[in-house]
Amino acid sequence: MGVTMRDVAHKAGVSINTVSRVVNGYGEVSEATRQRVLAAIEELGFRPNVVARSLVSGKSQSVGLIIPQITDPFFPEVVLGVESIARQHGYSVLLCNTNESPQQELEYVDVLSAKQVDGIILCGSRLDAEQLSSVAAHHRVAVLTSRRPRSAAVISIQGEQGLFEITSHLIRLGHRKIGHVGFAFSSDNERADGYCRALREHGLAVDEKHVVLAPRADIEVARTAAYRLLQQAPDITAVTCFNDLVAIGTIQACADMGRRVPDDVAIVGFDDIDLASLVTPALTTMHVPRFHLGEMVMELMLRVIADNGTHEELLYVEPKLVVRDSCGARKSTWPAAQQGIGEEVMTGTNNLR
Amino acid sequence: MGVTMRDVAHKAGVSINTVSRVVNGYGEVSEATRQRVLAAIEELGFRPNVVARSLVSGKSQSVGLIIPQITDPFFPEVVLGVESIARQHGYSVLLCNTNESPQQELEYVDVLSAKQVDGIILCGSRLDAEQLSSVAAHHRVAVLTSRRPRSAAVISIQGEQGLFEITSHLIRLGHRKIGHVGFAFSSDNERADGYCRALREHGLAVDEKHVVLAPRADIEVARTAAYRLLQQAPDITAVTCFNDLVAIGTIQACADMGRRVPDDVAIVGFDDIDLASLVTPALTTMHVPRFHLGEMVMELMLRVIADNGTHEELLYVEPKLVVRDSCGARKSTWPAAQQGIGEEVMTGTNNLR
DNA sequence: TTGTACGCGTTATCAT
DNA sequence: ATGATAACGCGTACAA
Repeated sequence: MGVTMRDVAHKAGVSINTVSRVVNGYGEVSEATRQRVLAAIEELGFRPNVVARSLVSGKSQSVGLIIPQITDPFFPEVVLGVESIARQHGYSVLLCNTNESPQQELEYVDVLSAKQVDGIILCGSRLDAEQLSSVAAHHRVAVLTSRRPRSAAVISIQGEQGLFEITSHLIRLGHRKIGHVGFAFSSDNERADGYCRALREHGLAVDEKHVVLAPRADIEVARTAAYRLLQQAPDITAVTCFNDLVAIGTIQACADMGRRVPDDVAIVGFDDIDLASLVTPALTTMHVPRFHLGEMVMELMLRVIADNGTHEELLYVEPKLVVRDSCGARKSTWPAAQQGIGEEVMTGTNNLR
Repeated sequence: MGVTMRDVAHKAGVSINTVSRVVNGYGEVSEATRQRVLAAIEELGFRPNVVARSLVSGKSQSVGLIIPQITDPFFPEVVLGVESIARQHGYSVLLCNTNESPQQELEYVDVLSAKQVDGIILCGSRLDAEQLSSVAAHHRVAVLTSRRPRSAAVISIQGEQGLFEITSHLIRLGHRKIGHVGFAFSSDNERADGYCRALREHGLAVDEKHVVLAPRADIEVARTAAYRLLQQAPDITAVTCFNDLVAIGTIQACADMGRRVPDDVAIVGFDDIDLASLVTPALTTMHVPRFHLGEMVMELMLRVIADNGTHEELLYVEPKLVVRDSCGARKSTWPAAQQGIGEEVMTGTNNLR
């Protein structure tokens, strides 16, 4: 610990400056001294002190990545995508879990800012519009969200459009009484809006008894919320959900009430997390390219950094319908024996039977 | 961006030194100037530059966290535990995915070291014994592993003991032909060893046809490996697995061959990831307290840092058997209607039917 | 081609 | 109680 350029310079019999030149590969250095310096570096095991370098350059070659919860299966692949691009460009990633708390999120913004990160990536921010604007105004920010875009550099997952599409799919399948288990983290709820629009555009009324909002988007909480929904509106034959975890909770609630999925109730999710194809019945859902989203938002971050924070860009990502078993569109089940390894019987199915 | 102590000092009409005193709350400062300085700080929105502070102190208040793959469901909760303790102590976490590559892992150690992290946490390191020793010798390190401990500060998950226990469980259930789908990432494979010991101690022979090793511990690869196992040893009535993902792949392989689980083949996993209780049939597995492990290893890291790297400590964590459906120990299935919300029918079951 | 000197923002040791 | 001043390790004009 603690071999500095001074030590190297001393060893190689040159000035610190020359060492710096060799390390950073600029300016003119004679091949002879160059080799001597490299030898000294090797021998002493010198590594440039990035902290000192950052102090001079004002750049830390690191970005903050703020997410609500790494244990939510949506995020690990996003994180991986971010980190993958970051590494390719010599950036490190400071991971920050807000545990869904806006307060915590703001604190992390402060901490990251003090740590002189070159930018902050906000994924699934729980801040309200005003807070988000304020953060975006004071920091270099790239945002990944499924809410209405507020900031200047945003990748927007089309949640409204997605729920419109999947709800329409249920309507096409003949469902008329369709419920929605949403996620209430703020005033705007794009996904629920998409659900409502689909109903209206197909001439169906929006019954407020058909909608419940879960305070958290996890399985347990959703299970309780869905149970309530099914009790207050027993005539429902299909349920759309905020995401796949909520859908799984809803499947469990159906089991709790003795209602079969999809025979009695069709259920659809959102996100297409790995779990979606592993549970029984396999979830019909909207696929979101999570790893790619991570790559995209880090690439966006790089552009924001390059433009010194003045970057404006808005990208839309459209989720894609994946039909599996939970919506009842597949009427036939097939014997397990037909499912040979590598044999793609039907789209993206990995369910266990 | 860029309000420094100089600016604050100027504004408050004091020296930089005094500002520093106020910020860090040491030394004697009169209440009057103290208030003036605080006012200036507030007004200018000053935040101490952590980088500059690090350069002086030699401490960066951040740790590196190296894991094979954040998308492996084992790790998110570990990461959360680490970050939780880290935050409580004012540390940030630099997340590094090695994608299972030892080469990548070593590169990250270098990068982190250059970034002047105060310590490096290695979780599920893929380095061999020699490499790991070398890293531990040159850096402040805390290790979380299920392999044989090599370094001075280690939390060891008792993988050998765990597989001994779960294999014994299968033997008690009457199984005599038991297979193992392992994970071949290095020469030592504690879990497979535990499997073998259980067989031997119960007077059963270890048949090498009954063991296959998957090059990766994910569902797809395990599915292929398990398929091979079931082909080369069709008389097997039970399979132990490296972890839950491998177990799920094995369940899929059984489905591919038309063999029912657990009726024809009993399958057990390891780790008790969330998925384990969600798939059908719900997995019997060894529970590992992942979040707590994350907390433990970060706390260990703090001790290593406090002891200036000379810390020696070895903690063992024993996994705990969780019996669900995949091993066939539960003979009765029960109607879904009996499963009321919050009604704990049997240990930790969340399966969907 | 190579070396000197200054600054990055902060902490810490001295004086005053 | 407060203020100079010297590090911390490196990058970079500028000088030699």
